[in-house]
This record gives sequence, C-alpha cells and structure tokens, in this order.
Amino acid sequence: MAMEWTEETITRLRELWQQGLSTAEIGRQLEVTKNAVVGKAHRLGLQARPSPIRRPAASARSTVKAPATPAESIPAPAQEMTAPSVSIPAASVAPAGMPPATTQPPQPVAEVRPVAATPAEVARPVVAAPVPPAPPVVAPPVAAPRAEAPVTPPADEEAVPAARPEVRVPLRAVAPPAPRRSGLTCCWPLGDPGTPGFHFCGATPVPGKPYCVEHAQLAYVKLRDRRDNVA
DNA sequence: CCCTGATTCGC
DNA sequence: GCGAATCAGG
Repeated sequence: MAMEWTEETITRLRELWQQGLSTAEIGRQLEVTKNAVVGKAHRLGLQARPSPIRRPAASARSTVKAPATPAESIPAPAQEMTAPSVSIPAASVAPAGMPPATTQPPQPVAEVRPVAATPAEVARPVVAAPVPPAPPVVAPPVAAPRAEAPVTPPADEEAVPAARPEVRVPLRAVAPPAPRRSGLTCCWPLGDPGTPGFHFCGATPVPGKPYCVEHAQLAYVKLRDRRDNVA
C-alpha cells in the first residue's frame, strides 16, 4: 500500500514543516518515514531548511561517491555551524522556531503543539493555560508540567481528569517531563492555575519522575487503558 | 552512537 | 510520484 499523500496529509505536512519541526518528527506525526517527508517536501517545493551538510552536487553515487567535481563547487557562504537565517531572506517567515541552538535539543517552539495532533485530541477544548503562574511555594519552574487536564484532580464531575495527559506516547519524542532535581518535589498541579489556592503537590517524587507516587500513577496511564481512544 | 536534512535513483 | 538508501555534518 503506497502512501497516498492526500490533500489533508499534504496540508499537514506543509504546516508542520513550516512550524520548523524536524523531518523525523513530522514523519512520526504523519506516520511516515522522515525520508518520505523530506522527499515529499522537496517535490512540493517547500522551503529547504538549513541542511546540516554540504552537498557538492554529487553525480554518480553508485559504488563510490563521485570524486570531487571539478566544478566551481560553491561560492561557500561559509556559515559556521547552524546559522539560522540562511536561505530565507530576512524577515519573511522566521517561525521563531530554531534559535542558534544546536539541533539536538528538540525544542522548536512547535514541539509543544504536536501533542494535540491526534484526531481524537483536537476535539478537546483547551482551557487550562499552558503555563500556570509560578507559585511561591515550590522552587523554580521545574519545567512547568504541561498542564493538560490534571488541573482538576478530584472534582466531582470529571471522571478521570488525570487520564488525559497521556495522549499519545508522551514518553518519548515530545516532551519528557524533564525531571530536574531542582528541589525534588512533586510538580503535580493542584487547584486552578490562576486562583489563590493553586499550588503544586510538593511531595517527594518518584526517582526519575517529576511526580510523587500517587500522581505518577495518574500521570502515566497504562497503554491498555487507552486502547480505545485512539484513531 | 545519536541526531539532522538532502540527494539519488529503482520502483 | 514515491521513498529507501545513502550521504554527510553536528
């Protein structure tokens, strides 16, 4: 079954591409390989992003890569490391995506959004603010836990408020809770961000996790339990 | 090793 | 047109 780039997937590709996501990341979301993404992107004529490598217009790459093509090679802009602006003429897009930082840390702003990429997820009305006001209680930001739904733990109407944060394999790729030992306190949000009573749990977290034992259970849902909410 | 994106070329 | 294979830099 050959992947059939539908209008929709192409549109999504365009969007994600423009958001500055890596080809691999886009591939994950579209469920195709990064090669497919890159290939398609080029065929679509999408703006090439700063390539990590230089391509001396290789010719026959059969057995051996083409020896240096005498050609004038390249004017060589000589842009050390990963210069962000490159091919794009100044202003234009500048998605604020990749600062001069290395490409390694998966941190384009866009990384935040992908979480809601799954069809089932788009329906969810996003209410909670992405970043709760830092309470004076706990230490530093502790990488503000992605306040998804857990903002209302007990409630009386929400059946399983906590089961929400586990949308789709959040364990990798997207945004690991970043267990900074900046205080060793559970950063599970309690109460409504913005209201006076809001605070973080503060209990001793499970080693390697940002939450205490109880909240870790809420935060990390078993795959079995969510088998029916997927596409 | 991992990651990245670009190109080539068989299909 | 598609994308695996390959290349190549960080």
